[in-house]
Amino acid sequence: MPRAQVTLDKVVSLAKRRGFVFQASEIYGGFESTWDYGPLGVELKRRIADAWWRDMVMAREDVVGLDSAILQAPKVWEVSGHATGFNDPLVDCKTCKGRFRADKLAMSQCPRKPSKHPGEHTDCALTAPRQFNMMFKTQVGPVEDSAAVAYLRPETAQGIFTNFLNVQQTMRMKLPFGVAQIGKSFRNEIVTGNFLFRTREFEQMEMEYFCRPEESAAKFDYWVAERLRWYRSIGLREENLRGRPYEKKDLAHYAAACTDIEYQYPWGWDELEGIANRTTFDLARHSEASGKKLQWMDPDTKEWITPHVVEPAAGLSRLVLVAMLDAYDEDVADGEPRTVLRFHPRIAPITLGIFPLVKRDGMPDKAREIVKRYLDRFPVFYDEGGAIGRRYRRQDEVGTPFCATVDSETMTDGTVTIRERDSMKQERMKIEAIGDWIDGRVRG
RNA sequence: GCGGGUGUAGCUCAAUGGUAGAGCUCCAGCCUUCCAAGCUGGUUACGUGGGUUCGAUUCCCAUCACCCGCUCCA
Repeated sequence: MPRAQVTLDKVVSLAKRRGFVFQASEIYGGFESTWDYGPLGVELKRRIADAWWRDMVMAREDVVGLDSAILQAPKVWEVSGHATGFNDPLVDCKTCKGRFRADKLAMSQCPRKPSKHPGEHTDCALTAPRQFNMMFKTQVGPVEDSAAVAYLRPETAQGIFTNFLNVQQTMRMKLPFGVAQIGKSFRNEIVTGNFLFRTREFEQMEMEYFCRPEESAAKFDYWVAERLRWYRSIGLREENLRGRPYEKKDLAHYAAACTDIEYQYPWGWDELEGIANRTTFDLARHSEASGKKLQWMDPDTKEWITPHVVEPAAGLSRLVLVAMLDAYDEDVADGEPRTVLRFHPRIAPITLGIFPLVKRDGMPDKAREIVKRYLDRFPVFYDEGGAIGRRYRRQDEVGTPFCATVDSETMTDGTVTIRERDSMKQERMKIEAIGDWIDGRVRG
């Protein structure tokens, strides 16, 4: 049977209904582009982030972690280019619907009069020039003056560059090595939308991989392949993923190469992660501006090297959306339609549902014993409400891969049935065998 | 920022110038020994603020939010 058509509406509705994502400030009518993660959503997000951290940091000797401040010295953003790079005042026209740079108005074409000479905006009703800067501005300390201005970080990466020497020296890192970070970033986007896809407050998982200039091209290729492999390892469907290399002309000024990992969203292919070879751009700029030598000395040649940086930068909030979209399915089971989230067991918010078949003969107590036994090992959920079939379907809808049911046999021989979400097949096993069996399925 | 659309219960929808119904869900109880069965009872809504009106969920205005398109995207 082909997979059901997934629409954003269906996923938004399910996310709300089952406690994954709520609109923020909902009781006050909401607040644009802000979302709160509910009990199952936060669990999903944490498990995705944990999977990334485990594979990116814990399972590698060449990558270490960092958690830098959201507020940084304003100088950081001047040097990175974020404060000045996109700070042009713009004017809008209410008549011709155009938007122009205020300083280039004399050279810009009015859309209503394309044949006329540039710069003629005689019929235009122009607004006052407005600053468009992507960074959220705030102030440090109680006194409002320009010296106290600070910005919320628009990316986590700069905190890694400014700590290059701290991390390299304290951990005695040798090239090539990476520094990984998960955290919130803030961009004052002109246009937000598509649920969690583009929001002003969002969470990133970024890693800066420092390497010798001559090996950066190979490392870049490696990370593109590795990141695609990782997305498949958390269960995303092959056919919904692709790498899209940038054309040379589309590259940002600091990048030698860039490939987006794209996902096939309901609205089409769009970005999930960007992998860029930033070369020496960031370290060189910060070196120059700070006067600190952000370099590494090759112990063999005694030469100072400014490393190149390969950056796989993923959107965690975006990946929560992708995980739900990719897992969403509807099918017909035993004549009844069901909605099912086919999460990989590694990221499912609940790993094991535990039910007594009926509410008597000691089955609820026995089921509670199983809950206690596995509570610390993986997320479990106890349910005794309604018929057993209904409880299975409830867990299908939130993506729980396995359910254990206590029946009369359990009371005599200590076995339960384990029901698998996707196949709906059951097998019997000893209560004490559940943990290892599930661990095997989570890894496999 | 511009244009269009939408806003009623947890979800999906309906009706109405005289303060709102349904299905599903949810909660309690009965029943129930493996896939949303049934029965009984119950909770929950007109996004917000103004205006018109004797009376507004309904008409008007504003605002907020979401969706689609445009615009923007170091």
